[in-house]
Amino acid sequence: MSDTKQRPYHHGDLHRALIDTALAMLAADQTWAFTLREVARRTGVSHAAPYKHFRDKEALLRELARIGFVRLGQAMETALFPGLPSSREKFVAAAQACIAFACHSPGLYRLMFSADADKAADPRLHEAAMATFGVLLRLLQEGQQDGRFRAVSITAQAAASWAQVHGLAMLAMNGQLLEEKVGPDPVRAALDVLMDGLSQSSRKGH
Amino acid sequence: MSDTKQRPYHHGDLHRALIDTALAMLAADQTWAFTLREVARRTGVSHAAPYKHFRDKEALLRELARIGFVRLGQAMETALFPGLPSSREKFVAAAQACIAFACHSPGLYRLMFSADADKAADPRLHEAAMATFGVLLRLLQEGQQDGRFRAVSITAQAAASWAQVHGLAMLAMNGQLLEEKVGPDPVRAALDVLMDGLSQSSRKGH
DNA sequence: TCCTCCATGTTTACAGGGAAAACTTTTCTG
DNA sequence: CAGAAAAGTTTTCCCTGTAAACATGGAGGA
Repeated sequence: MSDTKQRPYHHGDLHRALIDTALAMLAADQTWAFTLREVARRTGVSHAAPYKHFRDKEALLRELARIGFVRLGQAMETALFPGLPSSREKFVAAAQACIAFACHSPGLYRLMFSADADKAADPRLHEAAMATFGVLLRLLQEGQQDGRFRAVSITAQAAASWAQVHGLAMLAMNGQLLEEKVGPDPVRAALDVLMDGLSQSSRKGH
Repeated sequence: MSDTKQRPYHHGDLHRALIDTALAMLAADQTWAFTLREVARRTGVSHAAPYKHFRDKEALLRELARIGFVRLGQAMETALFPGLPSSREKFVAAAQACIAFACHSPGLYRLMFSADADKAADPRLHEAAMATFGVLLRLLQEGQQDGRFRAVSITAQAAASWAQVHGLAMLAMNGQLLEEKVGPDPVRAALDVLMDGLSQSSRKGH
């Protein structure tokens, strides 16, 4: 409502603007209870405008979740970059990146795994989730190939690992891993328990 | 709406009736997106009646969650009853009971761990959740005392265990542990990975 | 016994919200 | 340059959560 050029009738990229607003609100409230009307309001358009870009509110939420999975995947990949020595270290780094992501964006993380982001309702969301999951799978495969992880069903290990990492993320996010209760680095400790289960044999102190 | 006696003005136990209706709807839809008005409708009272028993919708949801925790605790205790031999077997039994509970009542389970059942907002809910969590803690303690589990920080093990069990429950509930993908008994397999991490030494095939 | 109080219901009222429909303004395209 | 499609806006509908005011009937004291 100013500058030299006044806002044109067409927003330019309302699709993206709505997503950004919604992401901001999600980050601020840590909940997706916000109303679509409020998103529109803050974006400076009428309350019906969003419906030109998203079938309904859930469609917007699914898009947010999809972006979340993409970001999470990137965060995990980035954590791997430094070329860590062992499979074990790599795995731990990726897991910690996931948990850090959850702690940094709890609202988004929760949305990603909530029923309101129904993966069956959106192939793109499903695909993004699977791709991120794939990072974990790849690490397990590498671990098995270089002989550091026990050679049992990859998918069983993946289930265990994923469950562990996701569970830890939830606990950490909710502040249920307080230092007094659970030691100095509970995430590391819990991951060590997991890694001991995955590993070929050695039980050295990481 | 008939029988010989017509419903009196006072319902008798509307509090309980509302809970029952809501639990039924939760089980039917696997979501707590139902409206309070619909709950009232199905219970056969006016849409404002519930407010005499619950401050708001969330209060009802918290009560449902509390009941869920009580039931989950009972399910786990029951699973322990047969007097299983080793700590390991007991632990696995309790974990499986938890996962079975989640698969049987996915809506309730999800509600219990959702932000809509804010434990900070209701001491009774918080207490119930902690009591259920305590079952796990007790099993770990027993395991350490009889020397079958490694004697590291109980709370670290608890975090790892809880994360694992909860994570598996979520995956199982969402049907993401399909047999083709993950072997015949993925839960058992994943728990074995965990138990191997917890255990003192032996890596026998359970 | 009867009267009055209070918990428990009901009706009414209101401020939003989600979503559809109909209308308007740009932009794109043949 | 016409006209269709895209992207906004306004209007409208029905629904929800929740508060407030009113009604009812059972329990306890005069």
